[in-house]
Amino acid sequence: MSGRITWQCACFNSRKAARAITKFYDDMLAPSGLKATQLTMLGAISILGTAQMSELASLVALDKTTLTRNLKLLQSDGLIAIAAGLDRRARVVRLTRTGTDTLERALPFWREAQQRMVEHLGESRWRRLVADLAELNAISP
Amino acid sequence: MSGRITWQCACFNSRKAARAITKFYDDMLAPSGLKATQLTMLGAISILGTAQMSELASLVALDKTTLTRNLKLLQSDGLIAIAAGLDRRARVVRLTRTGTDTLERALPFWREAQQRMVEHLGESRWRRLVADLAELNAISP
DNA sequence: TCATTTTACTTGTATATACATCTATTATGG
DNA sequence: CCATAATAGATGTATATACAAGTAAAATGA
Repeated sequence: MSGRITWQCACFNSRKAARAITKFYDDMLAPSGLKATQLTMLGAISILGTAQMSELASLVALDKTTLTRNLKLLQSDGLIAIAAGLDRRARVVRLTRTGTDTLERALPFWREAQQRMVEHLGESRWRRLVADLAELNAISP
Repeated sequence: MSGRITWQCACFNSRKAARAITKFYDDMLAPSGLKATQLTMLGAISILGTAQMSELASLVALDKTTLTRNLKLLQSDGLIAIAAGLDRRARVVRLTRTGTDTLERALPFWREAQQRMVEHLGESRWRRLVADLAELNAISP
């Protein structure tokens, strides 16, 4: 009976898939020196140009405290800069030159990974999957 | 351009979905005192009855070192017991009485969460999603 | 049988993640 | 204007996760 938990559980399956997919992207991105999570964050910051931390947290759907820690590491690596905003409570995040360059150099590896991922599933299944995952993000008790 | 990274990246999307789904299950399971990850592990151990750690790692697709740490916590909570196997290298894991009872008491909450999840997507989309996620587990560079 | 390899796990280290709580600052109602 | 509430982050703590390297025991081959 408890087999249902393991095999059909959405939580287990989604986490397991995320682990496998992350590993795949990490491997593919290795030559760039970035991990998939770092690339995601740099990409998000790049979209916003300069972002307040709360905006960024909302964009990537991470808890603000998680963001604080993750950004600190990117800052240590010299990939982003964190400055004070007009509002003295806020912090404004942006890519450094190094961050921009690193992101650019990593992009081809990401494209390759992404393409392989889509090919692996097929275009239509892929699009469906992304839509379904997006839909699940909306669930709450 | 880098927007594609964030919005279409399989890694970002799968991780984001896993976070949201995990939170949903954690909330639904809260009355049971178990987190979703704990329930998954107890469920997996329950399937195997008594399991060598390497078997368990393979079943849940976790790195063995991750398993070592996760199991240690369950052991501290008195939910599982870890004993020596015939082979003196191996460790054999099983549910304790407390673990079995806790798992049983948590099951209804899991069922409720799972049912809501399936209803949220619809039966057929749900089945497709699980199949697609399973397929992605097979990808490798 | 003994050196070598393989297997099974553990430890060191590092990142990812989030909840509860804290601090500092801005906004707001009276 | 001031007390209070709301906002923006940071910190303490804890789990999840995995790679590199270590230890111990079993298997294997000459």
